[in-house]
Amino acid sequence: MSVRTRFAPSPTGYLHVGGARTALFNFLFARHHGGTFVLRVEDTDEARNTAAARDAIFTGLRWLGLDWDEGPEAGGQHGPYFQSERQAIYDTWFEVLRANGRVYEDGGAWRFRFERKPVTMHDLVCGEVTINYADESNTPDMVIKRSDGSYVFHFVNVVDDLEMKITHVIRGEDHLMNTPKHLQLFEALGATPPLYAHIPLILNPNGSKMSKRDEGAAVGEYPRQGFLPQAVVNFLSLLGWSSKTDEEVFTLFQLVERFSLEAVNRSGARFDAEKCAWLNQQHLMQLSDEAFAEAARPFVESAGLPINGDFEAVAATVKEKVRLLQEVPEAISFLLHDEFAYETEALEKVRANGLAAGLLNSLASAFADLTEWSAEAAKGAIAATATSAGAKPGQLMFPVRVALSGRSGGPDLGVIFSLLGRDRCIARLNRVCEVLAL
RNA sequence: GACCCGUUCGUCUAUCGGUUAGGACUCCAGGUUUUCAUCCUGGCAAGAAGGGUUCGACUCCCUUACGGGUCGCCA
Repeated sequence: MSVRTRFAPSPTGYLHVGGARTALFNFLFARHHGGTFVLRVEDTDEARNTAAARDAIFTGLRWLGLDWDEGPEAGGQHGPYFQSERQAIYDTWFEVLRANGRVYEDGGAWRFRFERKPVTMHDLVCGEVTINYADESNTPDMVIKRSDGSYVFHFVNVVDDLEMKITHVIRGEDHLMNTPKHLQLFEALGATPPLYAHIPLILNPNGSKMSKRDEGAAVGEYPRQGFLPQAVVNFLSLLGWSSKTDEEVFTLFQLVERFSLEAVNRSGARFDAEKCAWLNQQHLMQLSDEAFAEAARPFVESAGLPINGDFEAVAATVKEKVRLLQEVPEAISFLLHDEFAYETEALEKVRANGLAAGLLNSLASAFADLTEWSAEAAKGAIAATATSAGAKPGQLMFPVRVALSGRSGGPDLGVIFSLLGRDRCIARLNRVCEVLAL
């Protein structure tokens, strides 16, 4: 029997990280087993559904690379994949329950009559859990069909999992208490239930449940901040799952190879933005210069900076120096145009180092006297200027960096020399001397 | 409140009865880079508490505490 998993969001809000991780685990499990990943839209709550939310979910999943094999826009043999279009199917199954006396009317709605007995589930993550339905006060018969004729989540969810031949239901732990209800429904419908795996919830840094409003919750925010989808996927995979090795930087493909439900743990995981950013840097570094430049381009453009023919080389100078793509514009602006401000702290450090600061003027002359301009030649000039004044070359590097970029950190100095060219380097040395009133 | 699930460094985690309890993020200190980042080395830092079971418990059992989830004509 081939594995079939599904992600079944309700389009009542944007895609959040909890949902994204649920989708990811379903995707990974299906792919790992050569199975099918189904997307089903649970839009039975007419009042809260929106087209914008639906689109945001599709966009978010695609951005993450979690392409579905069956579902909206992908088609499949088990459609339609919007529950709002499956009324006739639900009616048919509802009749089965009614014929068997498993439902009764209550205030215009229909309730499912639970069997009053203990129900045991064998969860792939949580193990064996038993809920005693003999205790009626704790488990009242549930409404499965509203008085307006529409069906409720529990019923449509079960019918669809059955109809769509879902073999493994991987969902958030907030559904654990729903599972015995669903098991009862499957039994009443005369069907074999799928296997269940309830994964731990994602928590805020303070340990509370992460909800849609919380920082970092909206998947749509990640591309805006300059996260790579593979980094977000990687980070999400590490929340509640581990490869059981010392490695933790993985591509989606590597995750597919390694993923297993046995390695999913049972306790909630807090969201750590620092580690997410670090992983992003790791994935950024694995990009080719060309891919990095393309990924960074929109950020630089929207910052209003001029993009010239050298852009790929310019962008590449900070490939290993930023954690988020949104940091790129600020990091390379001094290479793209001549107006830049000096970091106060950096400037003061230069000023404090009187000896080195004093050499900036003579370095400008040395640059001008070079017969040929190259990174090596420029470094040679720095060394010569420094040693002739009894200083170490290294002492001059920092002041030069500040003079050329205005900042204390940034691209390799040699690369800056090449990219800027002799004239601009000299101009900037002169300018910093004026600023320092030398 | 009832019913469930959980609890290892600040955070993510490894450990499936015997380990100096390992790795990663963060932070700190060195080194490499005549600069920045990368990178390398080292350091700080953990089994919620109390009972059992056992020759031996982070690991199994019980209790307590704490955290989370669920109790809708939401999903």
